[in-house]
Amino acid sequence: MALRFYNTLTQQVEPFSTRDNVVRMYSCGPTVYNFAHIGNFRSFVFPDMLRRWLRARGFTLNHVMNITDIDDKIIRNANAAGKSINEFTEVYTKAFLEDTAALRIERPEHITPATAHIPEMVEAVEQLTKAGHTYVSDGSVYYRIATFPGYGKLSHNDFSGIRAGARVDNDEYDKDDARDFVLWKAAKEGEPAWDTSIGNGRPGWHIECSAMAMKYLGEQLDIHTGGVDLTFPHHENEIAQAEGISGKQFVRFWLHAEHLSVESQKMSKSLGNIYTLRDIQEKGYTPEALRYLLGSVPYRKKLNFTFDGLKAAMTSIERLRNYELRLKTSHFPEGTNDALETRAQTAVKAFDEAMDDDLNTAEALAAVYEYVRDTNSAMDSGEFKAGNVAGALAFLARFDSIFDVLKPTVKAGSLSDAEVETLIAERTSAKKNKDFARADGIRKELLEQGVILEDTKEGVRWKRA
RNA sequence: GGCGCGGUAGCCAAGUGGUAAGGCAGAGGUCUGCAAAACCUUUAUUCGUCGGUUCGACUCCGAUCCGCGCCUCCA
Repeated sequence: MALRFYNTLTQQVEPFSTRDNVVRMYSCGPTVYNFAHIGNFRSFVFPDMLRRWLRARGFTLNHVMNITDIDDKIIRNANAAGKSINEFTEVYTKAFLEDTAALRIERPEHITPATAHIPEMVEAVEQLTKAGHTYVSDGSVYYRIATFPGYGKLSHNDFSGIRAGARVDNDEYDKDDARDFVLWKAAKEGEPAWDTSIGNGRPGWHIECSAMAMKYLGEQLDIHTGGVDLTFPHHENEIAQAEGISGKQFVRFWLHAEHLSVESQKMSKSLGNIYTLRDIQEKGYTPEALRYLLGSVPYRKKLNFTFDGLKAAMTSIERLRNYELRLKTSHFPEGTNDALETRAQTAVKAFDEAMDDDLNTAEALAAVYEYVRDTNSAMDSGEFKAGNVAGALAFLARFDSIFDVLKPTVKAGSLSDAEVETLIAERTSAKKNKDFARADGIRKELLEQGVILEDTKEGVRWKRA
């Protein structure tokens, strides 16, 4: 079966293709008012694995991610911290880029802040006005949803119960209809503002994504991703904006990542269970363990984050790394076992088919582990031959091109390889002289430096923790 | 109230109208100076509950219980 994804728009799994092999993809990025938490990272690991899989399937990517660096929360928090908006957002933008790099999330082709696109947003609002979709109230520009009949088609909400024209006054702004939303907010005392042709003010939250997506990707996108909570109203509003301007279908595939819970509870400040990558690392877990855990549960399924699960992820990665090390350092008998070559092909096929099936990473992992178990067994029994190494490593590489967890995160200030080798040589001679105390001493010393030794039939093997 | 999702072993979780993937943890074993790694065996007669359809359902239908998300800012 071909590559297919669940599309929120149609509520069905649909075959995926593009008209020219380029995937125009947009992902809603972070709002930089704080450090991103593990829940945020799930919705960024997802498009990363999606990108990698699309590339594995021969597509070229043109992927855009915004960084929301102007919004109510930012203004509030920056004021509370006594900082300018720029000073404030700079800190968290930098942290976001560092964290995503540590999690091996690839940089999209375009990752760029909202405030660098004020002219594009203003132009978008002007075009909406020209098309008759807006009105002005107290200096702010609003989208009049009554002019956009398709509203609700993404979130599958029926808005017929809400009477158009009903005055909603529980908002700080005056809207004509509960569904209407602000495109451009009139300047307020103590808030940043841009003096533009549509007034002195700042952009509403929704317009940035439409404006940036259309600037870099054109009027029609192949894929748009985001967290499930963004389906309504954010993505619904993006559709109203983009389609209100172009008159064309904005996005073909809407892919939404489910949320995660923490120890079966919703993340919340009061529960104190909002973890950042820094929190995770302080507890001794590696970024790649978090990446593995976040990626191991299919993206449309709620993921229950637990520290047991994170531990399990560490162990699982360790096993795969040991397997890779074994492939690279062991001496296998000459020749090629044809049955095992076929087994490798079967594994690749199973992995690919699982990924094609709406990115079923859990099943893809099962294909990996079944293959690892089978080949480990074959190595023990001597059936695995030197000629089978390449096929095994190729499969492992395919897995890692998506999951990207095999390479250890190297810590600064570690022993050099040469220093490690010297100590190992010393230990080997101590062992020959039956000076096990000295040998164990060296092993312990290296362990403290983050180097793990393993004695095998073919000599000492080592790796970094 | 509207829309939507989920309940599978100790934990995390795949899956299919034909008799339960995988990972982690646990137990026993092989190997080993010790350790590590690896491998083998073992761990759900059962898939929230109750009915129905069927030769046969965890998988389809109905009901029901429980948990969760969105409908306002939220990944």
